[in-house]
Amino acid sequence: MLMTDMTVSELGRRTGTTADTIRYYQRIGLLPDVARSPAGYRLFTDSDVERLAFIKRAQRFGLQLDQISELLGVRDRGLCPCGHTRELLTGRLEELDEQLESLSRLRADIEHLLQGDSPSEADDAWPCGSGLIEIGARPKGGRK
Amino acid sequence: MLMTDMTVSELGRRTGTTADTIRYYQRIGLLPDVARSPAGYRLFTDSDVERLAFIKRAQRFGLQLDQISELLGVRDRGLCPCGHTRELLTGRLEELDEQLESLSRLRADIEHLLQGDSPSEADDAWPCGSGLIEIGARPKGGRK
DNA sequence: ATAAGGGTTGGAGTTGACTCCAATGTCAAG
DNA sequence: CTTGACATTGGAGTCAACTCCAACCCTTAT
Repeated sequence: MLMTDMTVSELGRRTGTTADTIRYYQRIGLLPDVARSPAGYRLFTDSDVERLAFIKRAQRFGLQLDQISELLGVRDRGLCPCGHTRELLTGRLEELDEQLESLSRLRADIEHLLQGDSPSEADDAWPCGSGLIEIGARPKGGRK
Repeated sequence: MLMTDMTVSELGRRTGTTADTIRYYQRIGLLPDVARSPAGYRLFTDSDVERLAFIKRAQRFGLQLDQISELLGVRDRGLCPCGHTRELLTGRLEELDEQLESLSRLRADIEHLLQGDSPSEADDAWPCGSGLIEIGARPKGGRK
């Protein structure tokens, strides 16, 4: 086993992914089956780091895993961005421009919210209500 | 009922949402309960259009519904972007910048893919394999 | 040699965000 | 006054993308 090889959780650490997610990606074919150590441990290489980084970028780009899978197929074969795949990508690029547009509007909304009436550095001085505002814990009841 | 009032599907049409989704948003408290016609039909107003547009923008911004709910609470009360909420927003803004960065890298990847070896206007001239590349239909087997 | 902390599997469960349904009521047009 | 396209409800189902689990195996430090 080469020095550059790494286990599943090491790959996770380097890419900000969990071991479970990586194994999941292998199950659905997004990541290839890789070499194994004598004990059966997966041995990933730098190319897997690269591939996973590509996947994460593509996800942020707004593509779904099956679309990314398709893209990787094209990438792997180093050719054939044919009709359908072209449309997927150029279409996504266009959508993205719209999104950037609408995003800058939200950014304005948010700047407005952030400034509002709040005194500059009195973060904790505000009455935040009860534990009402609890990110992560779903309100379930919802606020009306 | 004022001229500006509209039914659930009209609101949907104006915002690119389905009636079901709008009712769902009401269930979870993202949209307020609104006035009803004598027959019990929901009567939405322009302010609901605005609110729903805000929600969609926030979604594109990458926020989840419960975070948006929180944001709307702040917006409704017109104040208190206190510690926690501030962090949510500024944090998201920072992440966004990273995303834009990583996005431009993917854009480069994609430009590369799009150009590749393909002759300029021979879109349909490429051997796309079988029906292998089928967006929308999950491969299930995955390509390995 | 044993305990802590990794790894393996197949399969089941969870989460977020819808999406659909049946049964029923309402409204405008012909 | 019926037909068709809307509306109402509560609850169940779907989908993508994880996330967790039990029951096991491997490695390293004490």
